[in-house]
Amino acid sequence: MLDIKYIRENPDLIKQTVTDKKGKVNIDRLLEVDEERRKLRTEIENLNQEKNIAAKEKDVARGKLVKENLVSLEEKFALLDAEYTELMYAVPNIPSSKTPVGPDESANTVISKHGDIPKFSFKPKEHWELGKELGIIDTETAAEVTGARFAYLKGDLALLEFAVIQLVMGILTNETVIAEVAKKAGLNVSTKPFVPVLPPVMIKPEVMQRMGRLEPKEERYYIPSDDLYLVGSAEHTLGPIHMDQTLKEEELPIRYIGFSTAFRREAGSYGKDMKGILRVHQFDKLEMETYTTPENGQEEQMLIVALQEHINQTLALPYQVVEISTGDMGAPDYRQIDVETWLPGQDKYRETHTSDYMTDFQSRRLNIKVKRKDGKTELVYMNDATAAAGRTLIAILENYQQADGTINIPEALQPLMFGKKKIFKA
RNA sequence: GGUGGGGUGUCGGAGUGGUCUAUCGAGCUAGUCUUGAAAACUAGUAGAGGUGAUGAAUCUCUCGAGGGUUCGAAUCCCUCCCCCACCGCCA
Repeated sequence: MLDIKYIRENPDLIKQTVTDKKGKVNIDRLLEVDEERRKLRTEIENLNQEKNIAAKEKDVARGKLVKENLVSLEEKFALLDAEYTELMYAVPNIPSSKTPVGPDESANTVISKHGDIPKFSFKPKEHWELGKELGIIDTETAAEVTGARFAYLKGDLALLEFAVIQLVMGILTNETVIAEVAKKAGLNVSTKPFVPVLPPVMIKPEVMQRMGRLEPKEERYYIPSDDLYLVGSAEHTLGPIHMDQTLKEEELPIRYIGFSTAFRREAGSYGKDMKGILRVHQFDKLEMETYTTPENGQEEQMLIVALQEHINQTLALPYQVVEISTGDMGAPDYRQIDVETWLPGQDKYRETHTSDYMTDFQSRRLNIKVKRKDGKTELVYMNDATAAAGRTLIAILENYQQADGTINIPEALQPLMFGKKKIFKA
């Protein structure tokens, strides 16, 4: 949610933002509602004052009269307030000056490319072919047991997932590594390590709303018996850890690395990426979530991207870093940067990591503040980003495949795979 | 799931319809005293919002959340959330 004062003062900028981000909210109507709402509020407050005075003086007759007037005004206000809230929630965050303006992913720009695209003496296979042949991805059985877009990950692939998690946890909880990565990226940021978290995977609707991630609802799994949503990312329950809190400046940055299963209905992507595990209803993900002072928010995102790159470099996976355009980015994002990893089977780069810099857009609704050293309180700035996910496994399978159908295990993962160097057919 | 107790400011904790503009204590900040500190004393010590110039001033709202009763609610009623204890069931 943006600051209404800021919207009032910069209506043209906000209207442009809505257009660029393909939002649907009517800003003129919002401003109109805002003004009416404030007028009405003043009237109500004046009556309240009168009511308080009457109560103090035990003037029952006058109190009764004031109350009658209040009732109809309050009804009017409730209607207006509901519309105001709905409109405010629909206004997207303003994009950064670095964000390309465009309708969709075609407007995204490549910031940099790293690693050599591997050359194969044979036609590289897609992950779902490899997974099936090696008996480590079983979507057929999952379809019978659960449905489409679910999978069993078996054998060495299951071990590989745990190895990736351990590797990434090791990187993000190691202050020395963070310091090295920051230095290499030319960043002067805190080297504070990430705190590992296993968060809940269910969340109350109102908290999801405050995260700005409830919409579109069709994308969320919902459990009516308990009025809970399943998270689409660990972000959803990591972000609210500090809701309604005022943090001390000395505590910042606060950095969490959360592991959770992510649940997505994938509404509107029927028929897209149907094979294998690229786009599934359920997958596991490591997610970074950080809170900083306003002035450190952008550098924090740069550190996060540098760490994502470091993870890909450690796994020797070729990738490109992409600046996401207004039409392709999330509504709460000020700036979104993706890391796309090369998938030889598909012969293209695919998104494996995303990094969302939200400024104070989420913290305003979540009411997370920082008390500065000068005594002032202000909203914290928030970042969240992928550290590793099911798609990391896909990238490893496709990039490390061999002519004989086996998969070499990346060196960094071998110790975490109990010394295994290869995935053979089960 | 059942029964009982509870949720009040930074913390502890009082308050069962109007004197609550929330008692008291601790903490914190500043000052007095002191070579310095402690103690003691004095003062201050929440957030959000409206009008207004982002000033002065002033008003409203907030005692877990939301509704209700009442001229008037921290206090009474309803629903929900959370915490604690015990019982039941269960990995």
